[in-house]
Amino acid sequence: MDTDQPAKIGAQHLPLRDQVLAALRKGIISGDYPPGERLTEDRLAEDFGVSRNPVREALRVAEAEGFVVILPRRGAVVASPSSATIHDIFAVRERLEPLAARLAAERATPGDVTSLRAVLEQARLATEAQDLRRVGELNSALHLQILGISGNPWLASIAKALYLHVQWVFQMTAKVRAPHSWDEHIKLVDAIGSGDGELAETVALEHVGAASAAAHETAGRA
Amino acid sequence: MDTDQPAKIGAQHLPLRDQVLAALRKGIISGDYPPGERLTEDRLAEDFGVSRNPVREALRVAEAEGFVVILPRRGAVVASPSSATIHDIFAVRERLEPLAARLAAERATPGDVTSLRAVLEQARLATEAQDLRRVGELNSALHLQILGISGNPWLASIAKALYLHVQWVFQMTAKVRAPHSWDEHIKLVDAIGSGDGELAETVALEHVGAASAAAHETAGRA
Amino acid sequence: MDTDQPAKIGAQHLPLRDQVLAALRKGIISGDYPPGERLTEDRLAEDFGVSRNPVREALRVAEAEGFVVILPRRGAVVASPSSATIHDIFAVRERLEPLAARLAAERATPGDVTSLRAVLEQARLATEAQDLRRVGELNSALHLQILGISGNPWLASIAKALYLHVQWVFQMTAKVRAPHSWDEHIKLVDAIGSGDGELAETVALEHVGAASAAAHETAGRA
Amino acid sequence: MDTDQPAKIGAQHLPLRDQVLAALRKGIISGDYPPGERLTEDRLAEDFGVSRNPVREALRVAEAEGFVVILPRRGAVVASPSSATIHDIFAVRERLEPLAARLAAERATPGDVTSLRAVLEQARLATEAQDLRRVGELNSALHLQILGISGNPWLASIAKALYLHVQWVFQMTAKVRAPHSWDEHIKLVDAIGSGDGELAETVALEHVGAASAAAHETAGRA
DNA sequence: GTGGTCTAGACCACT
DNA sequence: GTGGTCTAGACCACC
Repeated sequence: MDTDQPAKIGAQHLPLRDQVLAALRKGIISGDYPPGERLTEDRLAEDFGVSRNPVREALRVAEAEGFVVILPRRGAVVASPSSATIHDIFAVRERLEPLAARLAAERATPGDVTSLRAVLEQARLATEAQDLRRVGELNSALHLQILGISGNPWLASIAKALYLHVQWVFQMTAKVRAPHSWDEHIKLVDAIGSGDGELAETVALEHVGAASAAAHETAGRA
Repeated sequence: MDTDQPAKIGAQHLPLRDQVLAALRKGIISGDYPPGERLTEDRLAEDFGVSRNPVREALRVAEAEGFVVILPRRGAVVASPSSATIHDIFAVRERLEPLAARLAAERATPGDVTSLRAVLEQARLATEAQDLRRVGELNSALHLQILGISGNPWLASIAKALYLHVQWVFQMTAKVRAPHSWDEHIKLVDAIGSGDGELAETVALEHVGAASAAAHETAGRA
Repeated sequence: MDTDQPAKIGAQHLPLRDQVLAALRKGIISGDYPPGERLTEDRLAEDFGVSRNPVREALRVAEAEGFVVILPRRGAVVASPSSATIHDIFAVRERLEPLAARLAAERATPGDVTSLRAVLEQARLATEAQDLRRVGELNSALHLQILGISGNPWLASIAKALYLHVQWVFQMTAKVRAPHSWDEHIKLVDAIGSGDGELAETVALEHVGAASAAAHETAGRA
Repeated sequence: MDTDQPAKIGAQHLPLRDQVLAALRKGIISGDYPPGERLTEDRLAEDFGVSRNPVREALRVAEAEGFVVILPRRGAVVASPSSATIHDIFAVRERLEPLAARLAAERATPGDVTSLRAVLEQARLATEAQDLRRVGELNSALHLQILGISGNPWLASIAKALYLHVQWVFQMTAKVRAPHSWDEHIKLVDAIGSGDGELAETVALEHVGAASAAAHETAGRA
C-alpha cells in the first residue's frame, strides 16, 4: 500500500504516544490483551520499549475510546464488552450508519464510487482465495470509506469508534459473518452510486440489522 | 441528588489530570480560551498550578473530545467550530436524541419521570426569575438526565459530547434560544412519561429540528 | 522483511534527523540529487516536510560520510565522485574486505552460514525472475551481513560507508555487474562456511579485484 | 606547510560547529570528558560559550567518528573504548597503514621525504630534551604526514580517525610507548624514501604489529 | 512492595 | 530562543 515516494518525513513521523495508542488498540482488538487484563504502565512501557509517559497518554485516549477502563489510583484494565454492550453499540449504529449512507449517496463523486467498487472487487477476489483475514480488512475499509465520503467528520469519528469495537467483539467470539455480507455491501454501494439518499439509508439500515442479529447470536459472555 | 454528606473521600479525590480536563473544558466552553488560541503546556500548567504532565494527559482527552486540535511537534490549539461543524453535529444529534427519547420512554421508572418533572419546575421558576444562566444549566441537566435514563452508556457518552459542543457554540454566538424551548421540553417529558417510545422519538426529533434551525440562524463564522 | 511482531516501538522510533539522513543518502545514491547539485537547507526541509534544524544535522553527518561537501558560508553540494575517487575507494576495499572475510570465516556460527546461504538462494530466484533491482539489494545485503559476522564494528562501519559509495558510483554509471558476480559470492560463502580464514581472505581479494576492474571499466567522468 | 602569514580571514574562520567539534574531540582525548560521562547539550554549550545548536551538530559528527554514543531521546555519552575496541581498531590499522606506507613510497617526492626526515630530527631533539608531550605530537605528525603523501584521501581520513582513537586509548592508560618507537620510524621513512613500496609495506606492518602488542599490554578495562 | 501519580530535567524540533 | 516530547526519579496510595 506504500507509495514508492513516501509521504514527507515530517508528516509520517508520529509521536511515540500515537504509535503506542495504535499498538495498544491493536493488541486489545487482537486479543493479545484480553478483556479484564490489568494493564500496568510499567508492563506496557516494557512491551513497547518506551517510558511510561507516552504510555500514560495513550491510556487516557484509549479510555476515552472505550477500550480500557481506568480506576483512579488503581490502574487500567482492558474493558470487557458484554452482550449488553454489543446491544448498545448496535442500537447507535442502526441510527448512524444509515445516516452515513444517505450523506454519502448525496455527496459521492464518480471517483468515490469507483473507489468503493474497487474495494468490492478486491473483496470478491479475497473471498475466492479464502483469505478471510483480508476479507475482514476490506470490510472495514469499505465502511470507513463510506464514512469518509459522508463528509461529516463527527459522524465518521463516532462511527469509526463504534466500528472498531464491533470488530473487537467479533474477534473475541472468533466468528466472522463474512460469508453472506458482501451481497448486502454490493447493494449498499449501488444505492450510494445512484445518488438516492433515501434508498441508501434504507439499504444501510437493513445491513446493520442483519449484522446486529448475527452479532447477538454469537455474543454472550465475559 | 447528591447527599449532604459527601461521598467517600477516595471517590471524590480525582486525579489532577481529571480536574485539569474539567477546568480546560470549562475554560474553552466559557470562551476564556477562545477558538484558535494556542494552548502551550507551560501556560496551562501555570494557569492551573500544576506541572505539565497532567496538562498533557488532559490535552489528549480534550483532543479526543474535539475541543482542541493537536498538531505533532507544533502544539495544541483551541478548536474552531465553524457553521459547517454545527451542521455536522446537529445532523448526528437528529439521529441520536430521538433514539435516547425512545429508549428513555421505554425504560423510565416513575421515579425517573418525577425527577424530570422536578427539573422542569425548577426551570419554570428560574425563567420567572429571569436567571438565564440557571435556565441554561437546567436545560443541560434535563437532556443529560434523559440520556442517563436511556440506559445506553455509549449513546449517553456520545450525545453528551455533542451536547457540550452545542453549548459551546451557543456560548460563542452569545445567543441562547432559552425563551421558547421549555414548551417543547414539557411535551418531551410528557411523552417519556407516557411510555410511548414512538411518540417520544417523534417529539424529540421535532425538538432537535427546532434547536438546529435556531443554531444555524445564529451561527456563521470561524 | 518485517516480522509480524514488530520491534519495540521505542527502538524503531528514530529522530527526524536520522530519517532525514537516510532519505538524503538514498536520494543522493539514487541520483535524485545528482553530483554537483546545490543542497540548500530550505529546499531539503521542504522536500522532507521538516524544519531546517534536522536537515542541518543530517548534512553534517552526510559530509562526514563523504556524500556532500560543505563549504563554510556557502552551503552544501552533492559530492562528485571521480574515477580517481573510485580508484581510491577500491584501494581501501581491497584491504578491508579480505579482512572481513577472514574474520567472518573464523567467527561464523552455523546459523550465520545458513543465513548467508539464504541470501544466495534468494538472489538466485531474483536473478531467474530478472528482478535486477532485487538482485542489487541482495548483493548489498550479503556483503553487509558478512561485515556484521566479522564482529568488528569499526571494520563494518568503515566498509559499509565504502560500499555505499561504490553503489552510488555504479548507480551513476548505470551499470551493474550483477550478471557474473554470484558465482564469486557462492565461493565466498563456501569459504566462510569452511571456517578457513586464509581461504576466505584469498577468495574475497579476488572478488574485490574483479569488482574493481569492472568499476574502472565503467567509470570515467564527472 | 602552513605559511607564516595566516591565510585570508574568510578561509580561517571556521564555523562554530567545527571549532566546537575540535574542542570536543580534544576534551575527550585528553580525558577531560572521561569515558561514560554524560554530555548534556546545555553543559557543552556552556563550556564552550556557544548556543546549543552548534553543539548538537558537533555531537552528530563526533558520533559518526566514534567518540560519543548517542541514544535517541537519552542523550550523548562519551564512548568507552574497551580492550576489544582496541583490538578491533588495530586489526584495521594493520591493513591500512601498510597500504599507506606503500602508496607513500610509490608517490613520495624528494621534498616529501625531506619533510618526513625533519620530523624525525625534531623528535630526536625532543626525546633528548625529555619533552615527552612534544614527542607524542611529532609521532602523530609523522603518521599523518605519511597518510597525506599516500594521496588517497579516503585512506587518510579513515586512518586518521583510527589514529586519533589509538591516541585516546594511550592517553587513558597513561602509558606511551614512545621510548623505542623511533627506530622503527626511521626505518619506515627510509623505506618510503627508497621508493620501494613492497619494503615500505613490510616495515609498516611490523611497526603496527609492535604498536598493537604494546597497546594490548597496557589496555584492559572499560 | 507494587504501582499510580506527579515533578524535574533534558532531548528534539519549529520559528 | 521557545515549546513539544520523552525519560528519570520521587512521592504516595493501595495490596
